[in-house]
Amino acid sequence: MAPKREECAKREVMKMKSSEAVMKNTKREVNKGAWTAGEDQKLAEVIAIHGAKKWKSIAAKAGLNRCGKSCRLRWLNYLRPNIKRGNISDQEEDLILRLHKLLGNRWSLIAGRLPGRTDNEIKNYWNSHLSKRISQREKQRSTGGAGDDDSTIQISTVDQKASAQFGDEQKKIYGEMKQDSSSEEGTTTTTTTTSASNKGGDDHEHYSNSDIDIDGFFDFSNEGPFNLEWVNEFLY
DNA sequence: AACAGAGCCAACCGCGGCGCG
DNA sequence: ACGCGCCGCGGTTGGCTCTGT
Repeated sequence: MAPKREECAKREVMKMKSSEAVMKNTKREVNKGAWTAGEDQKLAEVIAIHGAKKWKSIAAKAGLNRCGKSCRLRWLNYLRPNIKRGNISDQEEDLILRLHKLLGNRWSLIAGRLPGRTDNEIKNYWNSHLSKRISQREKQRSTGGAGDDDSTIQISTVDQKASAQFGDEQKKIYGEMKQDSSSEEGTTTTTTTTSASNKGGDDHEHYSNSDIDIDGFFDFSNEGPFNLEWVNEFLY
């Protein structure tokens, strides 16, 4: 599983020190690099008062030499309430695998199904853990070796079933579907756009079409956080 | 103890969509 | 209808820690 998140705190201290030095040297220019505790606090205060929208004005009100984009990212990935800082659990990992199989690199959508997890975190986790593991399996499979653990089985099962259910009109569906996962507490606010269907759409042409209930798919109202039953509903 | 390479993650960048004037 | 600015997304990078030699 995901190793040592405990080092995060240590890391933060290190970054605070280095970024304070950066701030001193780059007054007036837009500040980039690691956020300091002071910046975090200011940002959180302004958002508490004005809400998490109009990022440009938030940046101005907070008096930070940061662009709105940077403030938004910091809030969504770090300061937002209900963010989970712990290891990705097996259950979450399984969910990520399934969702990635289904959705491709739509990290924000995947994050929308994992309360407390950010798209950035999932993306990082995928890039550093799961993608490697999967490519290893692909290798194994192509050289005649059999996959050996749970996720291998899950992926292939999901693959078959998803393929059976979904056809070739993925782009159409994703182009049409809109979702607002902000209805789920503590998750990334996202709006799926048509761009999403193309940009990250590497190797996932095989899903979509058909009778998939998009509204149902993104209806988070009746679920426990990691209940996988809903996935089965759409895959099986 | 010192160094190099790998791993990890926060943050930045570039692009495209949307809304508004 | 058009242009502009803002926002959100996915991809990429920079820098730190860990691990092996």
